[in-house]
Amino acid sequence: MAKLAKHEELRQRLLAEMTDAPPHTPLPTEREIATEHGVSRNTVRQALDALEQAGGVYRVQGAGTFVAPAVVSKSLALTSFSEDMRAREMEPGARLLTAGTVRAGRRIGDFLDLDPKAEVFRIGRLRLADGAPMCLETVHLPTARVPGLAEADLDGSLYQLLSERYGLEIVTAEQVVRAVDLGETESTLLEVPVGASGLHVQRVGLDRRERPVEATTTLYRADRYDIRFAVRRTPAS
Amino acid sequence: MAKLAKHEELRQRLLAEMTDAPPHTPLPTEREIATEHGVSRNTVRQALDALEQAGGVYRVQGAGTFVAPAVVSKSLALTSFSEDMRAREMEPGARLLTAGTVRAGRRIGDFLDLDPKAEVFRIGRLRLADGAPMCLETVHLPTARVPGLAEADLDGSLYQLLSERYGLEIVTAEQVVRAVDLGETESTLLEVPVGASGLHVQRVGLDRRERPVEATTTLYRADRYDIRFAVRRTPAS
DNA sequence: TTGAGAGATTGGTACTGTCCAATACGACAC
DNA sequence: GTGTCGTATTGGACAGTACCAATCTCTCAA
Repeated sequence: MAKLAKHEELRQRLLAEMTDAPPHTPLPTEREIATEHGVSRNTVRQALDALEQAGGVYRVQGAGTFVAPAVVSKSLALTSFSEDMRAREMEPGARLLTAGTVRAGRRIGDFLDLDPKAEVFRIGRLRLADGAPMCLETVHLPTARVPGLAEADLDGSLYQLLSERYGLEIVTAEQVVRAVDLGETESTLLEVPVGASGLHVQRVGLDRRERPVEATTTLYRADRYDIRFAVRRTPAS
Repeated sequence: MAKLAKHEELRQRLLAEMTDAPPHTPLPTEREIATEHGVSRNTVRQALDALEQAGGVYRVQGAGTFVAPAVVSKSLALTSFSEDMRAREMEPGARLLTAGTVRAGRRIGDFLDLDPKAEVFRIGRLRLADGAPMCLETVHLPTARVPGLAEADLDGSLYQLLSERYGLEIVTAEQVVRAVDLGETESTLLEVPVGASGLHVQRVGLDRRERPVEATTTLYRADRYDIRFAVRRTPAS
């Protein structure tokens, strides 16, 4: 269907060839890959850049390019809850708790770049993994941008719904992660003892133009969830 | 001193010009930047790639390149505790708790790719920010790679010491973040009530060749610390 | 006033070619 | 053996060019 760019197709091909190679296995040289796949070396480098960014390979000048060992995690990607759970080999589910229109308020208004008195659509869901509670999720969307959402089916993937029905593509998200003590209501819903700790994630989803589209607060059970990601040294300043 | 690559120098120049521009301000076109700075468009794109990756700008085909609004956070970078605190405008400090050689054990051996019976140097420190406890940090280093570390001054930046004295450059790190309930000893040291929650970060530091160099467990006070980062949609598979 | 369409503008993709810098390796001297 | 020094190899950096695809803008007709 979608015509892929050469560097993207090459990236996928290289990734496929790598999957069952042991760590530190050298890839062919950039020049070899180029002639072998009939593309320019620039294109090869573009594909390798992406793989390196994703943590799939590492490069050493003068030595070569090698498949990276997976120590604990793949690089962090923006995923919906459903995708996230499936990646962890659990079956995602949802139970709708609340859905309706409310005032944005200071906090959410700030996140979504709206007036505190503006209306937002709020959806509260208990998310399940393999049938058991995993987290409490509260999504806030500007009412103006999602007319008629109240009538939609809110049991499935919200990201998919936003994309297909409203053309809202969330490309980037900014997240703040904290540890919190769970309150009474939260503990009950999550089926953990009162006073247990939880992982609190505040996320603002942004579209291609970095405009805020969605603000979500998620409260994960500490005993069932962790966040894994890789970080890199970045040049000073 | 260090001769910088053109794309890196350009990146810094563009970043400097952007700092006090309001969000969504358009940058000059790539072709303009190229002629203006006397470099090829390739080089400009390389510089912009880095800025985009860091969350400083966003690009829209057909429209232009714009400075990105800082919603909550800059992109996550690999930083030492000292750098991290200074970025948060707090004064970092440390109190040495324990330092010595121990057996690696299953867990640490696994992280550092060592035999469980191999020796590692372990450093336990209470880290302070503006004089008050911020986190408990336990660093594990393969003894074989850091001879004579016991005699070194462990009050300052460990990363700096590793780099300058042993040539160990930590370029990448993989992290796992969890929420935990603090135990008695931990609460006392961190000066918070027993049973309070904490943010638990397990990190494995890797060198340029993705070889594990350091394994660190950090336990942050939940009331003083959060983790902020940006995530992007990545192409499927 | 509004909508549709043509054309210019801007970032995205791709190729060719050239030189540099770090690394690896083998020859050689000791 | 052991270290040293050239040389080939490999990734990194740039320049220049050409064309494509998304977007914006301006014109013109209804």
